[in-house]
Amino acid sequence: MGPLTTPKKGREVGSVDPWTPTSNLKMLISAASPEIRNREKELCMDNDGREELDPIQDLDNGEESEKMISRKEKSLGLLCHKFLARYPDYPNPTINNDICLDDVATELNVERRRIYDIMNVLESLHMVSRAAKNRYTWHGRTKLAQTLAILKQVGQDHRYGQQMQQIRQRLLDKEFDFDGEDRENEVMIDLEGSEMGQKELFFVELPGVEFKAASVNSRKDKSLRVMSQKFVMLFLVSNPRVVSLDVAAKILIGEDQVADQDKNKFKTKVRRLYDIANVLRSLKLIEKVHVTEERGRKPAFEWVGPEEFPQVEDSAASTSECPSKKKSVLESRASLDNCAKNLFSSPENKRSFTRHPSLIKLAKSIQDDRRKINSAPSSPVKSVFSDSSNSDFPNKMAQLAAICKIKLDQETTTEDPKPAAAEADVAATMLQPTTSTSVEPPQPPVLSPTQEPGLDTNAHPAPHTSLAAPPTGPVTYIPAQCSPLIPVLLPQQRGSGPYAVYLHPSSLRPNPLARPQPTSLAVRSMTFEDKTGQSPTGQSAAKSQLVSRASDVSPLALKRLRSDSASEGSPSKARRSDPNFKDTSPKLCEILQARLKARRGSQLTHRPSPRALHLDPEFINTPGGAAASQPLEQSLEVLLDKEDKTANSDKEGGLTPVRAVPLTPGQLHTETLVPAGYLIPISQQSLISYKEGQASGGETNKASTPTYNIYKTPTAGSRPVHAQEITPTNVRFHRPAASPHATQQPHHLHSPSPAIMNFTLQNLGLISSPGSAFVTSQTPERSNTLPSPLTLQQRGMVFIKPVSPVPIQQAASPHSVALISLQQPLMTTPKGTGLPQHSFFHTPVPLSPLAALVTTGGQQAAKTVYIPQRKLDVTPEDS
DNA sequence: AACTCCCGCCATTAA
DNA sequence: TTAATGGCGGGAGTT
Repeated sequence: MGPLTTPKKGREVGSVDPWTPTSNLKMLISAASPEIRNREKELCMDNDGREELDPIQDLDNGEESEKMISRKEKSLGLLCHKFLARYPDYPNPTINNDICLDDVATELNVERRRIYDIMNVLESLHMVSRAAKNRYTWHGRTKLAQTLAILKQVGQDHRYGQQMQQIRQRLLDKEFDFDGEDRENEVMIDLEGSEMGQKELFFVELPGVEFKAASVNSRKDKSLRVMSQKFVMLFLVSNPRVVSLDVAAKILIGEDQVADQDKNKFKTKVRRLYDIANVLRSLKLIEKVHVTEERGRKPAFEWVGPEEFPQVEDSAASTSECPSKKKSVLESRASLDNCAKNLFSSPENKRSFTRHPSLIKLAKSIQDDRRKINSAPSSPVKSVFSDSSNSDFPNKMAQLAAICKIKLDQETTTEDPKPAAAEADVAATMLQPTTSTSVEPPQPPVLSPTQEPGLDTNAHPAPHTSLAAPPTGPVTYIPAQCSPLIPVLLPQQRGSGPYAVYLHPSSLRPNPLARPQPTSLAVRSMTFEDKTGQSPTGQSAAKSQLVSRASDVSPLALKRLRSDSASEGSPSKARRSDPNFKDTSPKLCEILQARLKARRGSQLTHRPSPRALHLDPEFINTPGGAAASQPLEQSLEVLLDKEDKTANSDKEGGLTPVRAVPLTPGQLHTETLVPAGYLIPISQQSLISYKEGQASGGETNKASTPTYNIYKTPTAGSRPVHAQEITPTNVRFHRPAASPHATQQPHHLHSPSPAIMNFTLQNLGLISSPGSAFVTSQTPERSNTLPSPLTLQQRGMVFIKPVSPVPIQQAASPHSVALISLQQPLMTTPKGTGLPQHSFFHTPVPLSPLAALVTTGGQQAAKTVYIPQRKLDVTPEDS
């Protein structure tokens, strides 16, 4: 023993009795339970060897065991594995899933400290939530898809993709340059970081989860938790889903301080990353790989978890958890409070909690309010913006409320619970009726409640979670759960339900961006870009619009819109502008526009970029196509500019095109192909948003990046929204447009020439449904065009042709197109083939990474594809 | 020698 | 003040 084990161990063995017979016994017992066993089996995976079960063997082995016991036996990954084995991936919400830290620590024979490490990471994924002291609640993978969707969104908003590329580039440069890395870094960072990314984020919460947390836990930062989320974001944002440790560490450090971190800091960060990576690995979300660059191989991890998550909004799972709206209301309130707390607390007051009891009351009152809202058209919404500038927000909020209400009224049925929940959803729903023109009936019969729960069965675990709620009815979804918050916090809608992002006060200061935000209190809500379209059916689209419109528009644009369309239906739509943009955008926009105009003609083709889509919704409102045209054009210009920027940046980056991406056959099949699953309302799917496909190009987000809204305190500022705004007329428009708009995506098919038309259409479409892959696919055209995506997919490999950066738009498009098509089929296939028009379709939920790429590529052509690193060879690591 | 990352001291924070 | 949490980095085990 002595030699191999550390002294400590020796001690332990002697005194502590880590592996006493008893402990083993416990292990065995736990292992014995069938349930557990299953879990284990499922996870057995890579870590060959022995798992908990083996302890026995260890005993038997005797001395050997010690050796075995030693390091590896105690790895966090293995420990996590054991831990996970004890709980089902999809726990029955109705029963209590409490986890007692003491028990766990005892049963797993580990020090508490280690449990904390695991819990923190799991908590960051919302797989558990702290219920009370020494007590956590197990959620399993119920909320995972939703969480990932949100994290992805947040990551995009923070331009992590860009940051990563920069860093990679920098590293490359270093290789060559002896010196200069530093200066470059700083510069790069400053530029980008200052713009958007720098806002430090706090812990990202989910609607259903935060409240509980609130009761007990105040500190939402906590490095490990936040770090874990950021780490995951990196994966979700990067194009090849591979993140090297050093890059990750730098980004994570960088956010806090640009200054070069000492090596120590770096080392510490890396240590933590290993810790996190180990649990993520045991969750099978990532795998260790090596990235080979010219130099040699670097440790890295590859994302092997779900690629796409649909909507999110409802993560169906927790029905029971958020049974009634009431709860939702509470949550929303709570979330706000929490936000405030966080913001405040960090600096000095931590006492915020004091009012805990009062909160409850508030919640109730809120609930009442909510009802009122439902009943009354113009009920106040409680949202306040810190930024006075964004008067729009209130409007938007009001709209949402209105929408919700309408929706409720219309669909009294099921959805109610969700109420506010997903604005998008609601909106969508509402729209649907209006849109009725659209093909599908609002609700397909489809889902049976049973199915939902069952979802998992078929597919892989992760994805299904996210099933969307059916438009009509199935109560099942109650999941509304999550959504409730949305209205309050953010507008975003999109796919993922609402989520709150907490910013660090401290971080704010440094940022220029911060300025807009008055106080540390500010909470930003992120909006998703809607690019994804809504469901093919118009319905979802509509909703998306409503909600999404949130996407920011440059102030100018907004103004225009308003003036133009004030009368029009959705003045409110013009959402808020991004604070971020605020500073810069106006100027930039003008300049860009000027430029764009010059080129405009040629570029129009190009237009179909996702960003454009995003913007569209905002402008779109105008029912009258003609009227809309102007604004649209402008918006287009802006978009174009942005795109250009992004494109340029990409080019500059020295990215290399990605060659091929292997898909996992299994995933594809299951996800995409499998019908079995769950039906999901189209609208939700839209949520999925891939918009991002962006990863590579993602950085571009800047343009696309939706706005962040800042809310100060929750106040009621509501603006009544008129049903009119939502009126059918608009919807109709959209509808027709929708299909075309689908174009946003890759369609080359659509005639490029009528760029304007497209644009308009898109806008409209966006309204109805921002381009979502799904939508696109739905269109017959697409299907036709698509070669045989399936085939390719089936193979599991997709090759992406390197596209020259330059020709991005046109030249690239062809290539990209093919790819894109692939995706589409995947996504929509079911629909197109079998279920066209239905509001529901199977969700492929997780899109394959490829899909993401493709998407991006399609729309934006080249940019997506590029990868920063020169050589990127990922090799699975065997260890 | 580089990569991993366990261990547990000790600062924070909650009760 | 005590207990619960969790940052952090030394340094051991692996490769």
